[in-house]
Amino acid sequence: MTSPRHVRRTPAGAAAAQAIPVPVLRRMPGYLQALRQFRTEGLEWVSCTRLAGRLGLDPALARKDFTALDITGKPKTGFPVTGLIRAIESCLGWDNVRDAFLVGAGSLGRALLGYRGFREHGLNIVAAFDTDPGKIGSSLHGTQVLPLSKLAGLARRMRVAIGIIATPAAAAQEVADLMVAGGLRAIWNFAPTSLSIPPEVLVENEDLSRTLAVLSQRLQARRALELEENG
Amino acid sequence: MTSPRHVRRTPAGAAAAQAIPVPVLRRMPGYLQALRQFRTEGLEWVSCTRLAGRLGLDPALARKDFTALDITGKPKTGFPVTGLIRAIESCLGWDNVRDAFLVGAGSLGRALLGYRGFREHGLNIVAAFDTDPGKIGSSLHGTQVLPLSKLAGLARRMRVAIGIIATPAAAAQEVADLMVAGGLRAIWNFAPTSLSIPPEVLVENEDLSRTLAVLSQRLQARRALELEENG
DNA sequence: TCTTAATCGTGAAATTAAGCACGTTAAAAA
DNA sequence: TTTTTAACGTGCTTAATTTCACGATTAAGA
Ligand SMILES: NC(=O)c1ccc[n+]([C@@H]2O[C@H](COP(=O)([O-])OP(=O)(O)OC[C@H]3O[C@@H](n4cnc5c(N)ncnc54)[C@H](O)[C@@H]3O)[C@@H](O)[C@H]2O)c1
Ligand SMILES: NC(=O)c1ccc[n+]([C@@H]2O[C@H](COP(=O)([O-])OP(=O)(O)OC[C@H]3O[C@@H](n4cnc5c(N)ncnc54)[C@H](O)[C@@H]3O)[C@@H](O)[C@H]2O)c1
Repeated sequence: MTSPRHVRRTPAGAAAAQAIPVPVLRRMPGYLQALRQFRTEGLEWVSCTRLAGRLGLDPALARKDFTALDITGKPKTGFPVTGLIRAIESCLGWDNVRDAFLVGAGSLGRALLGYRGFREHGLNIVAAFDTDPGKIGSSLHGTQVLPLSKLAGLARRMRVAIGIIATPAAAAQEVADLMVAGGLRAIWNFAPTSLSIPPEVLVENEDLSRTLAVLSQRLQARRALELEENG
Repeated sequence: MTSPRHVRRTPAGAAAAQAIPVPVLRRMPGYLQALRQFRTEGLEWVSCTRLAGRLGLDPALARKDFTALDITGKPKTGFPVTGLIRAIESCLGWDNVRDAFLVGAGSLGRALLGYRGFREHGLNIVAAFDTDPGKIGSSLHGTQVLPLSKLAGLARRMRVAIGIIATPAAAAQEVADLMVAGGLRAIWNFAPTSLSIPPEVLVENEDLSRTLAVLSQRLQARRALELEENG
């Protein structure tokens, strides 16, 4: 009934279709956040005009982004808030919880372990690993810290698919190798270093310095401009 | 002698030239990381071929990115490692230390306060702010935690330009407003919410869920593909 | 000195992403 | 019931980004 010759990208759709572009995926959490806010405000339907407006995006962009989802809007009305939330969650795989291992129980690792927001993103950290004997055996936010040597074995036994690296950069490659050996399928790397990983394992680098680079360069550029203009 | 009619983007250059594109800026920290590694390996010169190779990028892209810098390479030899490091740092403003305020001394805030890597990025967190009476007055990694009410005044007095938000999303807008009131020029926002900020203040959102969205959707898509193929 | 080979800088081509415009549709108003 | 209006879906246009290609340059080796 809806979108007849429209190519589906959802898991249900056959033949891989087309990969959803990275920029589209990166906007999805923003939509989700705004939609949840609208929902708490009691809104049941929302237009792309309003949704995109809140996020400072072009309405047409939102509409285009949503063609990657299994949902269509209604003219004059827009999209059902709850339905759109569900569609985005389903697209991202956030409707099912997936277990993850975290390596590096330092200050960043502890923050990640204690972060409750990951539940809403389908991520459940089930164990932490470290090499520091002082940390092994302790429990952080209810999660056990285990010796790194147990990682590969446990990963296979527990069929864990996601690994999070929060060790110093110098240790990251070694940890990544263990993760690959343990059969993990995806690595979320917080260490500021580029990893060598076989192509069958997905890697995403969360490098804070990338954002900082944009911020500080722009700030510096503005300063230079002001100095030039005013004096 | 070098690059005669080449338009400069450095602060020294007149008339604003052209803004360096965001994708270029976001690659800079990666180059920097690889270059530092090369330097510790004793390398004095490096070609774009080798540098980009380590990062999985196209050599031509690196060359083009470096046109934003105040440096030129030599045929057959490449770029001087140290010179290129300095040129990138100067471009990003990482050669000067800038003071910053952090708001929200929770688990993420504490991790950021303790992170020594920011020194290399020209960022020096000089004070933390919170509303929790239990945290105010304490000291984290040598940084005082002050009441939020002091932020605006202190920011003006100390001429701090950068603010970091590490509070819950619900408090982020309020904190951002105080930062604007205090005359901060740039905000680095770790709360997963979009802020309303006047255009003269720069904002960069560090939303971890964006990276996670890419990772988990790709993982899910692979799973679906495998299920289809194998059984 | 002359040749070879690696790399640079850059314009042109290709690819990808974003924005626009318009015909269509459904709700609400006349 | 008819008209008006807001918003959808989508093909087309424009802009941004990346890749390709090649002449120019310089170091090293014959
Ligand atoms: N803390 C931050 O705010 C922050 C910000 C940006 C990036 N990072 C990056 O995140 C990573 C962790 O930072 P951190 O501040 O938590 O550091 P940290 O020193 O507090 O923690 C690192 C942890 O890793 C453990 N470790 C070291 N080698 C290991 C190994 N081979 N296997 C397993 N565990 C090992 C250490 O025992 C320690 O517990 C670093 O790469 C850092 O650059 C941190
Ligand atoms: N912890 C993580 O790993 C993580 C990961 C991703 C995103 N984040 C985001 O970072 C932010 C902080 O996360 P967290 O885990 O540190 O939370 P947290 O609850 O540990 O810390 C929040 C801190 O902010 C303070 N605070 C609350 N309201 C305030 C206000 N109005 N003004 C000043 N301070 C205020 C609290 O007292 C507390 O100290 C959140 O927005 C969270 O969504 C955290």
